Amino acid sequence: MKLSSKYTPQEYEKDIYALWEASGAFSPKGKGDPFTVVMPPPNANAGLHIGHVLFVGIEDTVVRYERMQGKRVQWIPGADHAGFETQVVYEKQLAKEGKSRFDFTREELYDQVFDFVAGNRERFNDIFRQLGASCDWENFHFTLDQNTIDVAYSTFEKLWKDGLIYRGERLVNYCTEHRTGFADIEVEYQEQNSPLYYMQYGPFELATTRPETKFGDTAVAVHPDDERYKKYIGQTIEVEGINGPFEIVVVGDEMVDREFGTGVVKITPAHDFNDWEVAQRHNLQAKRVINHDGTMNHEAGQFEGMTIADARKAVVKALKEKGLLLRIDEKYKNRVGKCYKCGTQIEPMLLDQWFIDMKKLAKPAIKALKDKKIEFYPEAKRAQTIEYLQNVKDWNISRQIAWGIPIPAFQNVDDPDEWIFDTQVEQHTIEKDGKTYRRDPDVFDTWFSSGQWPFITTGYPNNKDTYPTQLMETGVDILYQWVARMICLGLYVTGKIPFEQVYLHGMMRATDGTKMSKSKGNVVDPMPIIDEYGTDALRLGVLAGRSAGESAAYDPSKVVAGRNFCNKLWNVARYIESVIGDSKVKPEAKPKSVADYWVLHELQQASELMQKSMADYRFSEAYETVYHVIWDSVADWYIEASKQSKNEAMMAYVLDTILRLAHPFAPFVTETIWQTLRWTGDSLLISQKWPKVGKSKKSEAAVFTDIQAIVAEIRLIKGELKLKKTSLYYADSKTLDEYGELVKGLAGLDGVSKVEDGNGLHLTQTDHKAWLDIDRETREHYASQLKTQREELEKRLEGLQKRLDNESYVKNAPKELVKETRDELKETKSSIERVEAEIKRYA
RNA sequence: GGGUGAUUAGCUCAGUUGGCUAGAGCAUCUCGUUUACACCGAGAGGGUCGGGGGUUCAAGUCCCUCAUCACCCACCA
Repeated sequence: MKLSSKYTPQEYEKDIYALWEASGAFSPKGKGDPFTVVMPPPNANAGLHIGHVLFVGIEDTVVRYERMQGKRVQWIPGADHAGFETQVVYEKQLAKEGKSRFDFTREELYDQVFDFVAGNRERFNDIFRQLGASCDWENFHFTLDQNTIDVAYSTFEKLWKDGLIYRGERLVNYCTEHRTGFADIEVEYQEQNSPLYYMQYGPFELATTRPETKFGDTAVAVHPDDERYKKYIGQTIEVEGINGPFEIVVVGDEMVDREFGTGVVKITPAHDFNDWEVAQRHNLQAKRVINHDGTMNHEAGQFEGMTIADARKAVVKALKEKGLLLRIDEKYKNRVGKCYKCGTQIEPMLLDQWFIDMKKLAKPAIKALKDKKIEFYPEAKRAQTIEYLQNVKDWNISRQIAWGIPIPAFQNVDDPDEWIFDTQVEQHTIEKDGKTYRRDPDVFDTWFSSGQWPFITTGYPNNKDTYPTQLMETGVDILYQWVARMICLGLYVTGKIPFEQVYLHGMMRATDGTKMSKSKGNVVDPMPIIDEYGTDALRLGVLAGRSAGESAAYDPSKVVAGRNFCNKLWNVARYIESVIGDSKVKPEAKPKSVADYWVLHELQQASELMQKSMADYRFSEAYETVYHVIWDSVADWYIEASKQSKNEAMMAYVLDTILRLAHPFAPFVTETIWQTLRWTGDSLLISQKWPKVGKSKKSEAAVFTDIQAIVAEIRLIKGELKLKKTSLYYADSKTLDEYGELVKGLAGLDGVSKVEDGNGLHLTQTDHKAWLDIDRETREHYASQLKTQREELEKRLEGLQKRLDNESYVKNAPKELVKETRDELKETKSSIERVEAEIKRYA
């Protein structure tokens, strides 16, 4: 097959992927140890972004590498219904049609979103194919599959029976725009200007940022040791309000900061987390004044029906008129919770919700983490996870949305305190023992089901081979939301850790190093890049120079490097194939020339080094190794040397080997080449084994290294002196006797000849008596350069000598190191002598 | 207010348990059409590894401290 001089990924990628998929290469095979990776299920509705390329790139590289190591690999793909996220997207679409989710029942909405998502999901899977993901499509899982729901229900039931789940009225983070509660870690905080209003409150002056909630006040709090107010504690005071006087109790609580404001706080338990806790401690009543839609309720009197913002203005105005407003600190700033989707201020809202008692679930997880049952990449994230779990709060898993798994709980219509577990969620009401129960209309937080993803997707306990999984690869941004919860739930349900290793990748930042965001318009779209450079190039570009847990900018120049690398590989293949031609050569590691021995050694080293790097998930280093062994060792030296004497079987072996080494990183181009090779038959590279390159003969390889040194020096001199034509002469050199032609070719000389003696520019970097035939004038010009060379060498010598003069060094440093230093000293000395001799000749 | 991470060449970043001349890609400069590749070849320049201190025979790497940036966590009304 004739290959064009440039690799054009667009022509091959699609077919190559289809070839893999049709051959069943993605499903687990063989009797090796299992290596199971569960893909973090992408949002079934999301568009492709460069973060997907990063995670697919990492996971696919690992998975392909492990497959080549002979492991029984399964990479389980999936899609996340992403409850709230997806519903928000759908709501936007509804809004365009002038509709709202509140125009439909939850059932209607669920069906609509389901159809909406179904189409997107297929499209998304195709994109993952385009990215080269070698995942087991036959084991695709969706977070709304019946199986997922079944497992989620049985976990819920187990939690219920074990008393680890409870329903209660609690203050919950609530978005009045989306009308649903959130878990504490889903809230984003922003610093903002919040005017601080000082008002007269009975005998007190107090400061508040939320005057509109005063109708919900059920106490006033001061610090128990505050001399100014101590006497009021426990008393009921009379307060003049907007609508006349009312009575309120004064409590003493350490939560109050005496330094802040006036040291007096009004307590509004239904609308503030701190106040709620104070209320618990002092048995105070909670009085709601805000409705779920963000308007004031009847408790607010004449302000009923107003939005929170309007009510605040109106209340301030009314206070002013009554003379109750003392002053306003306009400059005050505080941190305010925001809905991470719409930016609406989060309201602490009193809601009946299901909570998981996380303290109990966290305990074994913390132990497993401390005992290092799970390896972390980067390791520092372990401590962070432990820290989080030690302070974890109970997890609110109720969501007031349609798109999700219905909560399998029913409430007795006659006794609101009686709840029963039942999975007949398609029913609104059920009858049991003569009593009528009504279904909880809420759905689970998406993370409740995805937190069980490892044992759901692997089919545990029916399939014990693939659980615990080996690796969980995901973004650092969801360490708490996902990774921590998977560990807790995994241990709770299965008694086992869900994965042995966690690799957390950092975030892809924009080209300018800032965070990518739609509003900033700096989001990088991978599609045009793939169209231009190919998938391999983008994957390489995104993987290059990246380390675990670190966010780094998207750098287009690295994609260019990736593209160039693919092209280099392509041309290496083209050349070797052209040499082999139609002959029936098979790859054989049978070295003949010193170059053969040398390249074998290089390949052996690279293969080993890559295995070391990959074992620690140091992708950047593994990629660099394969990049340089192919580009520098094979293309620049071996192929050039092979132009002097060709060993076809060996060349085939080299090509065969580098394709294997590069395959996990550049799957498409390597497989494309593999398919053009004569000796590979119908086989697929994806299913080949990692190359085991045997040790090479050191002495033979060393001859080539020596030749490289000669060539390098000649090239340097030629470059410095801008010599176009020159020949090499030598006396007494076995190496040059034998490899003169090779040196001539590699160094671009006109000739290499043996003579008795002669004049010219002597090489100083090798032991060989060799010189370039250069006229006197040019030689003298070079003399000055020799002087700087001598200076450098002398500096070097000084350093080495100093080190060896240091007794502690000789005593304490490893013997090998000291020996190396001695050898180096010797070499440096003889180098100096040679340079010195040259300088003298011109003096 | 706590915590974590970062600070290495012009830019984007690597650098495993401390080991000697600190690397890569891209960019820059010089030269080059020798039977793969200009998405190329041969060479060059460019870094007191954020500042200061310490431990050690030896520090980009370990410890302390300061500075700047980023992220996470926390109940300041």
